[in-house]
Amino acid sequence: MSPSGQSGRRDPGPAVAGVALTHPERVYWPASGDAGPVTKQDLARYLERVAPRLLPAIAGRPLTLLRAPERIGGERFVQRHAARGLSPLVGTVRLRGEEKPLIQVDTPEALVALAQSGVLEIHPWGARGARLAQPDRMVLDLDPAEDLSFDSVVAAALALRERVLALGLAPFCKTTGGKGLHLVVPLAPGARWDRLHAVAAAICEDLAREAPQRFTTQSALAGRDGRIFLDFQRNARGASAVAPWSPRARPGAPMAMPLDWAEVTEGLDPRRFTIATAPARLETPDPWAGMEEAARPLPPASKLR
DNA sequence: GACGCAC
DNA sequence: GTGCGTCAACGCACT
DNA sequence: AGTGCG
Ligand SMILES: [Mn+2]
Ligand SMILES: [Mn+2]
Repeated sequence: MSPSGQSGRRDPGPAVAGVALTHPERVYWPASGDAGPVTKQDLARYLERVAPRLLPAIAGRPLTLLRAPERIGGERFVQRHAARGLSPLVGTVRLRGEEKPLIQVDTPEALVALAQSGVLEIHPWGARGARLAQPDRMVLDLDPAEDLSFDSVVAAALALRERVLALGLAPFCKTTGGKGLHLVVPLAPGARWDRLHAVAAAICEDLAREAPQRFTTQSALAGRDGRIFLDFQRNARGASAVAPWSPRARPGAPMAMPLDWAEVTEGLDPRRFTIATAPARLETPDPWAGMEEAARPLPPASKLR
């Protein structure tokens, strides 16, 4: 018998961070291998817990969301605009050149509201706050062909790291929750999208030119077999890359984990970072804690090959 | 998942 | 009150 | 203009 007596109002489920969840036992990620199932309530609690590290990476940024309200194997779609139906806890931002307001999330409550809406991945833009027209991050995305070892991705990340350092920039590394790695480079205010795109292209094309048997910068799947695709196309207005601490809508509930460069070595296994295991890392220092202070201006074109 | 509308 | 249809993105490379 | 990609 419902406490609401004869009212036909639906029982509001348990709350996380004060936000009610319907169907809290909905299984978003079925059990897979070692990993147990992950329910909507599990996701909400995860997001609330990791908010201190997730929110700094997404606050003030327009977001592209991947939603799969049934489960990871069900219908999925991306959402960039704040349509009717998104919780009022979720923020919005109007941007010149955009017809409709974009999505922003700055609070733990809004994160829980995303879980309620079936948002399984969070992808922020590379610009934020008062300077939405200017990029403040470079992202270099390493996508290995099938059958390449993760050690080969590690080697590629270390090679790219050296080239980024040589330009006077400070790269950070994270797993993506998939088969690759991201280098994330904080940029000082004043960067431009066209310059950023050119610098990212130069870094990746330079490496691909020196070892064409190992790397490619072509997105076409043909020509990628046996190689690592160095994807610099995340560095454009409106493009996004998965947030650190974001879950991925893939079997096993993996997530994107920030790494210390000391961890980016042979034997690194990104599959060990999941919604279930990641919160333990909150007890250790944040390897990305120095990112804001590490922001540097893009190098002049004369420093590129 | 949320909403508007037909029934 | 219930059921059903509808909606929920886009930039870039390549051809 | 249409397709593939992320
Ligand atoms: Mn990737
Ligand atoms: Mn549905």
